[in-house]
Amino acid sequence: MHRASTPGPQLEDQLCFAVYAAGHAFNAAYKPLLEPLGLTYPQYLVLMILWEGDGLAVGRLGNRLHLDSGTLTPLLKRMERAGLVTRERDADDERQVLIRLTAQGQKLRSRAAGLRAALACRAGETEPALAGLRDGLERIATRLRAGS
Amino acid sequence: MHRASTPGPQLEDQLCFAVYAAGHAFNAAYKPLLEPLGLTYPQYLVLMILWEGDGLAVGRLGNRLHLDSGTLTPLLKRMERAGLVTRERDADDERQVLIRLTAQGQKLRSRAAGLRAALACRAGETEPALAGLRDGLERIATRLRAGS
DNA sequence: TCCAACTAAATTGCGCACAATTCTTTGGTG
DNA sequence: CACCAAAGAATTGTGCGCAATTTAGTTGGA
Repeated sequence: MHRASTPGPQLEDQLCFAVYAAGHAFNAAYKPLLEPLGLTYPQYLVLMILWEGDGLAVGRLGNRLHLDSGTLTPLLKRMERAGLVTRERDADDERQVLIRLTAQGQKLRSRAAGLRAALACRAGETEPALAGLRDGLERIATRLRAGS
Repeated sequence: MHRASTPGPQLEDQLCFAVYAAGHAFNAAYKPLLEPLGLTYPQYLVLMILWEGDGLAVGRLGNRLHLDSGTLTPLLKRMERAGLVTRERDADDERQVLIRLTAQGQKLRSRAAGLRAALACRAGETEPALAGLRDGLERIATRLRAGS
């Protein structure tokens, strides 16, 4: 095998790769917990927003999640087919489509209640450390988005 | 709109969402920088490994990136079609496929040299802060992977 | 009133990402 | 040697994620 001039592992030193890999790790960790609920992780995120208060337009959901309609429309259609949400045009502004929870979507809330704690436990770290990581990532993400 | 019992934003408090959103933000920030090179971010990660020393099997790349052959095989075929790498069966073990850089793949290295610095600048934060975030994420990712 | 900008969602096309399966090769065992 | 379990990559099918375009609805101004 050919050895290049650079010495050690450069890849693992980069924050962007750590974020990339941690994202996959979270996804994989959530998967077996969400599977019994019939949810994917992005679908779970949508529900977390709707549980705070539903009747949101697709665009509002997109603002919260930083996703566009190209991602959300098919995802919400799958959730509609699964009986978790309804999608109806806003009577006051027919351009918008309002997303509402069904009874079944509401019911999932209690079933998903323990998820956050289960993952936090598996992740280890103290609560302040987690908060520090989160704040740092948020600051960086905001700057990255602003710069483009 | 229906207001639920929970008060404020819960979603944005969670580390897993911060990681998820930061991953997208990094991807979006890299995109315009990688586009002139004809690369996607995962392809760039593959090149970073190969630049350290090429002639790796698909599985070795997968171990570094935490990706499986289902993701890497088509990705590497696209890179092969783009003339960046070659894919040949290992003569000593025909089960393995060795990935090597072409001259063109080697040449991209210098063109991508400034990328890391450009992004680090855009992200802000001090060098120790970035290292702290990276280490925290790596620890958590390792624990999440171990727990499953 | 009419029309041109604007907004919101949906659609199309492409590239990850992963589970599950298949195919080939390898290496050990009787 | 014949057999078989294990390893490595490729394939199939599903679901994100985003750029670019399309379609439909709204708004403000000539």
